Amino acid sequence: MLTSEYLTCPDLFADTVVDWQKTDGRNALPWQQDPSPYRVMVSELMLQQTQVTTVIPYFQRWMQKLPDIHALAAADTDTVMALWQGLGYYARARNLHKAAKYIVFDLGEFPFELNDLLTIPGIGRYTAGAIRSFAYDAYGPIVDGNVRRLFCRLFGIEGVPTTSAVDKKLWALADALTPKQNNRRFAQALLDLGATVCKPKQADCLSCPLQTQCVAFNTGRVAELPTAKPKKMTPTKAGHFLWIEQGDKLLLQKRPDSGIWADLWSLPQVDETAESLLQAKLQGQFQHVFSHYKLDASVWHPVSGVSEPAGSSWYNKEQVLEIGLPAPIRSWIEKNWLKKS
DNA sequence: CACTCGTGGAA
DNA sequence: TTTCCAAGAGT
Repeated sequence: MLTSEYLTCPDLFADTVVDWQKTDGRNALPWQQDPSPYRVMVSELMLQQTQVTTVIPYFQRWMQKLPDIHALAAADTDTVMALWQGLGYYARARNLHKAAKYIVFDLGEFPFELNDLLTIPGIGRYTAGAIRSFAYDAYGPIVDGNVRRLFCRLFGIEGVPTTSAVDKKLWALADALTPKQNNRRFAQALLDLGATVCKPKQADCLSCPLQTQCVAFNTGRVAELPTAKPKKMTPTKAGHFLWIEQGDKLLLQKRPDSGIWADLWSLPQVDETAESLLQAKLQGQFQHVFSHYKLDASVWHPVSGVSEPAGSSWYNKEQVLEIGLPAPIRSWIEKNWLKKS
């Protein structure tokens, strides 16, 4: 790694990005108002691998329904999953629910120390540092996608950033560059720089406050850093779902507490060798793309008289709106049921 | 360490 | 249309 003025004088780095953030950063995001530990935790869990514009309406709805950690700790699973429905990565919702119960019933108060925050379900090194910074305005190093990109370019770090060797370097830099004061604005500055200036493509180097010190900019390698990781082929899987209507109700099944769409309600899914498919009629098909595979889904009308799958319940058109459904299943139900008179 | 875990915005 | 990838964590 090239030596940088910022490494010998970390305060210079902090002062530079903090000053930039005051005038050019984002300062009106919903979770920046009343940044209590609870609000910061909820926002950070929602923001994991999810864009700000996607999270905002979910965060608003969540806070209206579950305004404090005691409300969340007392809520039931279906309420939590319904509020999360459509956001994806549903383990985050389960972990957030567990976290609230753990903090309220076991700890008694929201932790302050990094090591204590790390014992909370769903909170890893990044999120622990983010809660320290945003909720307590205390020392809390963060390395997320934004910081990885920013540091790889600024210090000319080679190698795929998610490998352990590079990851270790990035955290060492974050530990060293994070100041002892102004942590809330400092952390926001790193995220804002990565999101609005040091972008993955079309980096806006001309308006970057770190430009003169940036190794990638000074060597013309902004487009090459960080090193892209080799992409792998994603497999396609087939899924078979049952459409079973009775009167004004539709049969839905609670999915298991692990695996894809865990704890959500869905059309009952069966193996392609299932007896219920033997004389079933195909209602239609759709495709859905996940991060790691593609799903070719078929929806079947089984012959009448098939036994109800375990863990299934009947829902009418109003009840279906209030439970957590996978996005493509909800979409299918809307098109084929709700919008049909 | 490699894999699992969603969805949608943006180029 | 395809591709990337986003305030990552758990196993």
